[in-house]
Amino acid sequence: MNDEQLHAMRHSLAHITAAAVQRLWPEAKFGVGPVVENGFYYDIDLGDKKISDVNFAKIEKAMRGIIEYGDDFERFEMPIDEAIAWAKENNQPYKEELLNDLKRSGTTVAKDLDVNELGLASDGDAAIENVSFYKNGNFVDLCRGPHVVNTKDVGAFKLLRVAGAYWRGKDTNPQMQRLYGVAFATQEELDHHLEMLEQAKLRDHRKLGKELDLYTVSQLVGAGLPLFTPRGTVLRDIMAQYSNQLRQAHGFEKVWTPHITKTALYETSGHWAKFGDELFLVTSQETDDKMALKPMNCPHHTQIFASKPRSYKDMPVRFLETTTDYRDEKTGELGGLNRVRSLTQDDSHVFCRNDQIEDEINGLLASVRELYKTIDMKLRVRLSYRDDSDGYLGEMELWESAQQQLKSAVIKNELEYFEQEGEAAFYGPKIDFMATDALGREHQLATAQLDFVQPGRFGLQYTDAESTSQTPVMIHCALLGSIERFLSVFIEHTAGWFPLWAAPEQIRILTINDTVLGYVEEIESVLRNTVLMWPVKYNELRFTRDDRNESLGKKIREATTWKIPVQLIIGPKDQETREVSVRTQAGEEKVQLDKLADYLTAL
RNA sequence: GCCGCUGUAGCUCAGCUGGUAGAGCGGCGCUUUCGUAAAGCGUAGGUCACCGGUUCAAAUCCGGUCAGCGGCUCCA
Repeated sequence: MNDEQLHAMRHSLAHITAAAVQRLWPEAKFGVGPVVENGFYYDIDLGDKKISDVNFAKIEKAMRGIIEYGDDFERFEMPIDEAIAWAKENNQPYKEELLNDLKRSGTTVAKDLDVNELGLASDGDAAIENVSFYKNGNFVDLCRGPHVVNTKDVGAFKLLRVAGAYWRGKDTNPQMQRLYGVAFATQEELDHHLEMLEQAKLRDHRKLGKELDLYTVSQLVGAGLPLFTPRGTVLRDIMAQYSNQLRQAHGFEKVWTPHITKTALYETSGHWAKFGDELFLVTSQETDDKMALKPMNCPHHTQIFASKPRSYKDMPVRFLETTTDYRDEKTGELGGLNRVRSLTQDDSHVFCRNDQIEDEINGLLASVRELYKTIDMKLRVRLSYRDDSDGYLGEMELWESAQQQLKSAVIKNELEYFEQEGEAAFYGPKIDFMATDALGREHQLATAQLDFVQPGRFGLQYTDAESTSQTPVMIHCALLGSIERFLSVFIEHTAGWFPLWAAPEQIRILTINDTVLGYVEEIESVLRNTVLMWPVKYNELRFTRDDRNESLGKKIREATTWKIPVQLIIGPKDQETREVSVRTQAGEEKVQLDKLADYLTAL
């Protein structure tokens, strides 16, 4: 089975889905039905009738009926004007709109079209003469194809979910119902995929966050405002510490900035115009100043740079701050730790001369790569460039030079990369790192961004060797990105089995009976004096003792359920031989007490 | 924000077409001191998310609010 065949199967299933819906609800108006990763969808407008997953059985049954009946997919062509008349006759306004676009521009891809012309009728010359249709049974659809020969050839499928989706992705357009299905060539492959989805569900960070007592949410505090428990806070702190240490090794210094500011700061930076409606506003009862909770940190850091005269000899100036920002995200966009209203960035800003950009980027790339290597995630890079749309600030020349410099740094560092327009920040292009997790899913976490805009807007300056004023370049960088989003990925990547250095509870001592309590104190004193130095420096051991009056079996079961990496089992026999039984996921070993510290630091 | 679904004890969930609630785990108490994934017995927990409506009667039906989930849109 090659990709084209599979594509044709999935695409044919989209048509069959639509055909089944038309059979059940003849008044249905159809949008588009493309192939997506692992399956397909079809956008359908049923007016006031709402499909929900209780209808799936019925729709699937109708689909199976169509498949078994075994009609051929017949391709035929129609002159464009005739096709438009067909759409009108059959009360298919969305198809009519698509046909109008085809006639005028030869494409239906919304992003390739002038937004002001989308779907408008045209009586001028047609960009295209004929359009192709596919017919299976009674169902006829505008379609480029290709399809499988017969409806029997579509493989195994399952309708997965229904969701609202705006017509042509525009939130001012009517909302249609999008029916999603997954489809594979064979039932085995489909079952395998469904099994993967089950696995993903088992390691969902929201489920594990509760089971491992990492964070909680409260209706009283509000949506998108997670509260971190002691265990979750250890994870946050240790990851931030690691991220900070990596950059401190490259000369970054910690700074601290307040969480509220006058909104004037963002008017100067340019953020206000673009993100003003996503700020939490703060009211002062003492002044008339308009204030807001900070949604990002770069403007604050510019003010530390600007606080005194800078010489070219001082450059680069490197600031580091792990701090929480607040963004008034739309309620529907919130979810777990992945998207929150209080997000903590391991943020940093370099202010440097033009001739220092390359070295600085190299240092940051090294830090990013070291961190993701440590947590065993593969990285590739998205070079995020601007596109032609409005909203980007700064001279085009600067953009092109910045994009060129990022690309060259990525190539010199031999990073796997791809380029994408329209993903840049409004002030500059980005190197976005895509990290692959244990289930093969990609997540955007770390980012490094070049900024020629904000230093100018804030009037930042340094004095060069000729005693003239120069504007520095800013490099924004976060290794983890948002700690909350990072943790959501890290939890799912590890399935909650955090590496020893990061685990909230690293070691639990399990006693067999009370006769060993004195020996346990000796062990605890060893643990108390053991400090891990890699990958995070000065990482003191976090251990607890379970000396409850419970069976050893139960203690092991609980410690394992909590995914504690090291269990130390202590009974009278261990006490007698001055050993400890070290139980990890790899198995169990007896270790002499005087070798325990070395053993643990080597794990 | 928009569309759809959901909200019962700390957790996981039962509770049919309206007659004011139940299990397992966990908690607590007692017994048991035990060598590799759940010892035994007993016991206490709930304004059925919240507010309002329909009804003789609402966890159950209707409306609103809040929160969660799946998407769309957005992401400095």
